Amino acid sequence: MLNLDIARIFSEIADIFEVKGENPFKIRAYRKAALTIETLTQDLKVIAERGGVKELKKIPGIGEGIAKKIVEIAETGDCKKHIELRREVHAELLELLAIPRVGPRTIAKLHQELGITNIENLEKAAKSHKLAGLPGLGAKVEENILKGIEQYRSYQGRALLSKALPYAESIVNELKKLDAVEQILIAGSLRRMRETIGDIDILVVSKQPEDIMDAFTSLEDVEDVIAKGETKSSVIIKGINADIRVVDAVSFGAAAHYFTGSKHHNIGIRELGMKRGLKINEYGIFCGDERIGGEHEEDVFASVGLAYIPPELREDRGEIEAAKENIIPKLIEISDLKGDLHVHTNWSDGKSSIDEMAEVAISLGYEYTAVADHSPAVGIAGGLNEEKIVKRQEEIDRVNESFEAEGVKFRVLSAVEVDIKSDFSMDFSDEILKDFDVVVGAVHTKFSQDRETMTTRIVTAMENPNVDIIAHPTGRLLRKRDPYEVDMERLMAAAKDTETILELNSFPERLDLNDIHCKMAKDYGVLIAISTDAHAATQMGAVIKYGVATARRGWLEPEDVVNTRELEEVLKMVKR
DNA sequence: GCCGTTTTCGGCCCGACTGTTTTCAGTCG
Repeated sequence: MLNLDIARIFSEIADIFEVKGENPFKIRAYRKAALTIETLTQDLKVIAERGGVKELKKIPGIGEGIAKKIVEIAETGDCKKHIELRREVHAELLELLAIPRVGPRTIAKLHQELGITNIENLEKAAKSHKLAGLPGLGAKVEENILKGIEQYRSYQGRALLSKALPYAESIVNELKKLDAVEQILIAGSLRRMRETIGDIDILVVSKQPEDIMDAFTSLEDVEDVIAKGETKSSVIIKGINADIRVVDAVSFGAAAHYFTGSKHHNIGIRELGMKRGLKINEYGIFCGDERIGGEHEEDVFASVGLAYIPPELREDRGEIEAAKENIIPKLIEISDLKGDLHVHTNWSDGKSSIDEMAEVAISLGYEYTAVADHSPAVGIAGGLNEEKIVKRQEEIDRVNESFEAEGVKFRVLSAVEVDIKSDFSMDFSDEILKDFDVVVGAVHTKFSQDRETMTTRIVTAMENPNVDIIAHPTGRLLRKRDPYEVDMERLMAAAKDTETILELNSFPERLDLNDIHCKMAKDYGVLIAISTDAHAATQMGAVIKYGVATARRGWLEPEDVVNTRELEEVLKMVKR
């Protein structure tokens, strides 16, 4: 039973309560517990077995009731309450919650009045105008439900950060042309740099909000206008929801904080405000009727006695407590990086030569880059063989000598991305591996091995004294391929024991390790390499921001990351 | 269901927009 499975049970309980119209605060409690569990860096089952209810209750947001259920789930695989609720409300009905602008109250009403149980049912009823006429429902609602169903089908789930960010930037660039725009900020999950994005949020300071609303809702790529008010509008643009909000300059900080979220972070901050007799909303910080701040985002934190919290940390994962104690980490920045320890060249499946990769690395201010071409097992990648290794080494030497002759402080490291085969062996012998500067081990085949086997496979690689880094440790491709089954706790413990570095692969569809696992690595004292896995020179600079953002979301500081070090130190940290 | 430098009971973030309504519920973030 994984944390994610336990979280899913509580999340579903919350969904069912929602449809049943339970006390909203109880629903919130279950949702918060689910979120906390999802992002926990320790194994909940282990905590439950070790310390029971008493130990579980120490986790914020988990009290007596949920702790008891966790123990029950750890022991039996589910809890009675959940099974009972599932009998009352069918899972299919809960899927309707995912339809935009259809909420739990509407679903409950339609279920009770018309016996609607799934999307097909709902669509049919709306098309034959069975909804209009029910209390509180009219023709417009029918129309909106059909639109919502269409949107749900055409655009399921969330967009990749790397897809949504350029859209948001182009909206900002378009709106910046207006004189009425004084300030403009991309907020929401984009500002927090979440790996996937539900919608684009933009905040504008202007004295002429109507002009902004008009311009926004008539942008070239707008496909549908969901709402258009005096200070807030919502559209569908290239299949993604985009919201805009206009405030006065005096409210900019408070609005930026509010609009950046996350929702649970905001609730946490506003609750702190309440305890101090303050009201915090998007217009400012108020003591009674008197505004005491809100022009700058810092005001919000200061008003409740907190240090500034960077957007990437605002997920209600302990950042408020850390800010209280003034121990917010000094997060890593792109400028801290001194090299890239995993790139490919045209000696395997890369598009660029060693020279070109080096030139770009130098332009990024790096002092080294490790060319880690594939080993032969990854057939389609045209991997290295023994003959190519020798020739490639000659070229690496030639390039390094020319840098030395020109007095350029840069070195190309000879590396390999060696396949960790399904029988636990490495794709190159130790005899060959020992001669590389850096060895990056990676799983590329047989993703379906069971958890125990896959974990042992990777741990065996870590135990090999020649293997320095494990690339993309979970193998996931966002929205395409689930991570393979692996016991992350065992992986972390083994990485610590064997002094193996774990990679944070910066490719936006990988971001692997993810933010939570990065934090876990930090807790275990395991070093991270933020690498690009660039297959062309241009990719190196383009994707690194996603890797660094994920590292920041994982609370990483420069010292947690191996490639913030000078070359000499890195060479000492790899095993040889 | 959670939580406690006002509380172990009585609170629980806050506001915009829409649609169906004459004052508000539902949805969203």
